[in-house]
Amino acid sequence: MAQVSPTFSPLYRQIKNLILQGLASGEWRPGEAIPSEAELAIRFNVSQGTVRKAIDEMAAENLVVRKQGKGTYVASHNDPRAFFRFLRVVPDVGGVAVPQSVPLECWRAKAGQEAARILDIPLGAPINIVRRLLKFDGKPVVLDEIYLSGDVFQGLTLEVLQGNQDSLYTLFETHFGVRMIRAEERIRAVAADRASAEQLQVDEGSPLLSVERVTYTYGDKPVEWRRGLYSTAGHFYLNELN
Amino acid sequence: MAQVSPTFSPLYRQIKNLILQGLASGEWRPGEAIPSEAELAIRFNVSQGTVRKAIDEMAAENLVVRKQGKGTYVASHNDPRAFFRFLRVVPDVGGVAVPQSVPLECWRAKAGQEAARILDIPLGAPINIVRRLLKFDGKPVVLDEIYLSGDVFQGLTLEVLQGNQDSLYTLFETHFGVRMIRAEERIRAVAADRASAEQLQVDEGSPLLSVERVTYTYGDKPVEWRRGLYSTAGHFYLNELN
DNA sequence: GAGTGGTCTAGACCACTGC
DNA sequence: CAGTGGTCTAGACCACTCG
Repeated sequence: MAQVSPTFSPLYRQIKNLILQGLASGEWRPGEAIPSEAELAIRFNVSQGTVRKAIDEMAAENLVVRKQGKGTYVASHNDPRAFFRFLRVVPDVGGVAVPQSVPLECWRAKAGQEAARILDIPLGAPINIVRRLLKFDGKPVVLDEIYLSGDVFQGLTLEVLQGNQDSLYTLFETHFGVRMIRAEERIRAVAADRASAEQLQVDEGSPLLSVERVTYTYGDKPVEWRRGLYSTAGHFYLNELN
Repeated sequence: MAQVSPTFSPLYRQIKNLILQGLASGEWRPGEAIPSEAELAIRFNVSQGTVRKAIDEMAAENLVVRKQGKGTYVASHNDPRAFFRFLRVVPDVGGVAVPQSVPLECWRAKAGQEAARILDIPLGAPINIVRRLLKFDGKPVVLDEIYLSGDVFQGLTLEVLQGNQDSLYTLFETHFGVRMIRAEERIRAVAADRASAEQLQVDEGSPLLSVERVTYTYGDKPVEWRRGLYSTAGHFYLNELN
């Protein structure tokens, strides 16, 4: 009999999903350790090897970080290795520079058609809009306009942003409990309009990168849509292809 | 059974390196199957699980493709899934379009300072230069200028390129035995010069993506340096961040 | 030393392919 | 059916961290 198995999922993947639920529900928070492999094996009544394979996959997806001799930790943007996980900007010369975020504006608005579609929220639902400048070595390089699901980011103000010394995603994680997992970027070349040119200190009409990013949290839920204008006079966008 | 190694790397990584040597030396060619896990375990005198972990890593790096019930195969660009593995261009509307490569020029030259540095060859060493247009749905989208290590790509001519119906990397693999493993792209925004604008059918001075790609073969040896000018009027560059 | 993740082994069984 | 990769288990030992 040619039997079609409709939903075959190996045990380790079921375990993985169980652990994922724990992450999504906040049972274990970013930066905290999850139970040891041995403990999870007992809890789920499987062998340690099976738990291990489940965690292997999650580590490969940057959901979790293993530390030998210590334990397995929920990945966090509040971690030197992940501070600028989604930022691909590199200076033409010199080593890795640490960018400085300068918040410009922050207000509350209602989702237009495009924002509603991309963030998967109702038309007219509340959103937060942030405009900020990213400086490298004192020079403006990226001008971001950021759209955030309003229900998730209640209480976000310019003062909060200005008081924040970490990366935006670190702030989102610590203040709003939203962890960004993955993102998609759509890159185009555009000409600088007058206002953007001024902010980025380039000539009006000069070519810029337009980087549209949609960022997802657990469950592939989109929570952020941002458009960045990148000045590539002294920097470039680096992408590794495997 | 397996004896402690002279190096500090775990056994499965040594096994991986041994298999990698087989790939680099051409013992197993792209598209061919490598020996079964059981056979490799016997050959290297380790357990099948150790071989398995070695191959796991290689599969994750796209060096090898597993096919259940059949075997493990050397990854190849001559494979529908890998035809456009390094191409990130997507049309604004419509599904995935298949690009058409139009070779424009192909000549032999001597490596200048920049080409020599990037391709890690002596100054003045022979190189091949290719210029070609990539069309989507009949419309020109990408204008490429490609620099190739001359010693590796001897015999590359415009006629060869024009007779090729596959992707460039497929051609490189089948005709020159060079398999591209990974690449780095540096993206900037630039203004179209007169000649490029004409080829891409855009206005002179309009913003384009400049995508510089260095492509590496086994042993992290750079063998290709190309600069593409992308028209993002009806297409964009898509990047997934994890 | 106790506890953690990391490696390695051996064996059983399952799922898929092709003859 | 034999042969392949895929899953799962159980146990041993190693490497690292911390008290």
